[in-house]
This record gives sequence, structure tokens and C-alpha cells, in this order.
Amino acid sequence: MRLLSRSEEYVLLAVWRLQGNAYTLSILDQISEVTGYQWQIGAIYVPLEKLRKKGYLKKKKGDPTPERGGRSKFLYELTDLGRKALREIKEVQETAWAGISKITFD
Amino acid sequence: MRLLSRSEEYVLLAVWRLQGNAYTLSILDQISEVTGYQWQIGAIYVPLEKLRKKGYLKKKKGDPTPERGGRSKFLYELTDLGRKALREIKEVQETAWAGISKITFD
DNA sequence: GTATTTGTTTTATAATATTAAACAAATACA
DNA sequence: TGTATTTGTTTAATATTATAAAACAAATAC
Repeated sequence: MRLLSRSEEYVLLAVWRLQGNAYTLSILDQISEVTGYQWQIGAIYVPLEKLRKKGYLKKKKGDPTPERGGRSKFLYELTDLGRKALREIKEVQETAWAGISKITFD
Repeated sequence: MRLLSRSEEYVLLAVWRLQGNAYTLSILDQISEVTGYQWQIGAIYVPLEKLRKKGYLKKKKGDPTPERGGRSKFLYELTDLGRKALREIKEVQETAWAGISKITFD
């Protein structure tokens, strides 16, 4: 049983955080904001598709009536499996980081 | 500016945690324990060397007097740069995960 | 001096990440 | 209409990381 890759983790987290407004570009911006540097779109698209195929994300066509130009979005949302995967990686990370405090770093 | 890869992160953390007894095999065991599945040695050795080359880890020959058979270890320890890298990835992760609670998952 | 133990290093392959560009569909407005 | 603009998705080429298995090295014991 392998861990989620780092980009998979961040994509799932961004989808969770964007609640109902998660699509390729908004996910990209979310992750760039959170990590502090600009991610490229391929870094999102590939794991997105992978997560969908694994059943962690559900993809559906967005509203067909955008207010300005531009094609319609594909929105993503977490499935139960996706939530479970997040829960698991969170636990692993808490174990890995347990005990590390600011003091440790001085 | 890129993030540490996941294996780099876990190797740094293991070295920190093993304080003075961090060498390839003990790091491998630490990470396997923390993540809950058996890692292979190549998954450690490569990032170890990379972290050393980046100046995050210092490598030194272990005591030349092991008690039983077996060659002597190479011990690793964190440098200031390594501690800084850990601090940074910790901050990114705290930002990424901020607000996620048990309730969110129910 | 050779078997056993402990540990490091290499190599081949698979999976992920990165970058850049191509492609698609919607609106606006001449 | 029809073409420019905007917003968004998808593909493709390359580089970097991860995985697995095996080879290599150095120490002790007897």
C-alpha cells in the first residue's frame, strides 16, 4: 500500500478546500497559493485524471451558462474514497511529524 | 522554488528523529514504521545522496568498532540548511491542511 | 581463510513531475 | 455570419523521483 504522491495529496486538498468550485485552473491557483510558488497546469491535470480513475474524485460538467466568454468548466468533487485517502495521509503525516516543535529547530 | 519530494521529506524527518543513530538501514526502518508499509532501500539511498549533495545532510563514517560482524555505518545528521528545509515544508503543510478537522470528514 | 552478519552502492525500470504548446468552446461585437 | 477574445481542457516531450532487486564491501567469529 503506497502513499498518495505529493501532487495527488495537494490536488485532493485543493478540491476539498474549493468546495463546489474546483476545476483545473482554480485548483492550480489554490495549490500555487498554498505552496508559495507557481505550479504549471500539467502538474495538476495528470494527477487529477489519476485520482478520478482511482475513484477519489468525481468529475462533472459545469453550468452551461458562464457570464463571460470562455468554455464551461469541469468541476471535481471528493468521493467517499477520496475523503478516506485524505484521512489516511493525514494520519501518516501526523505520525511522521509528531514531536517536532519550534524548539527543535533552534 | 520547489518543495522537497516526499521521500526527501521523510528521510530528513527520520534523520532528525533518529538523532545520532541515522544510517541507511535505520532510516529505512523508521520510515517504514511511520508510514505503515515496507520501503525498499533504493527509496532511501537515492534521496539520501541527493540531500547530502544539496547540503541538507552531513555524512560521516560511524564508529570503527561494531560489537558484532558487519561493516561500519555511515551516519547522517541534519545541517542548518536541512533544518531550514524541514521548517519550510512544515509551514507549507500546515497551510495546506489548515482547517481540516475530523468533522470535515464525517 | 571462509562463513556469517551488517551495511552500502549500483542498475534497470516504472511512476511522477515539469514545461510548453495545442486544442476546444463560449461570448462579444463588427 | 465570422473572427477576435477569453476561459478552459488536453496532449506530448522531457526530466526527475521512486521502486525493486541484485551486486558489492567490510567487519567479526571460529
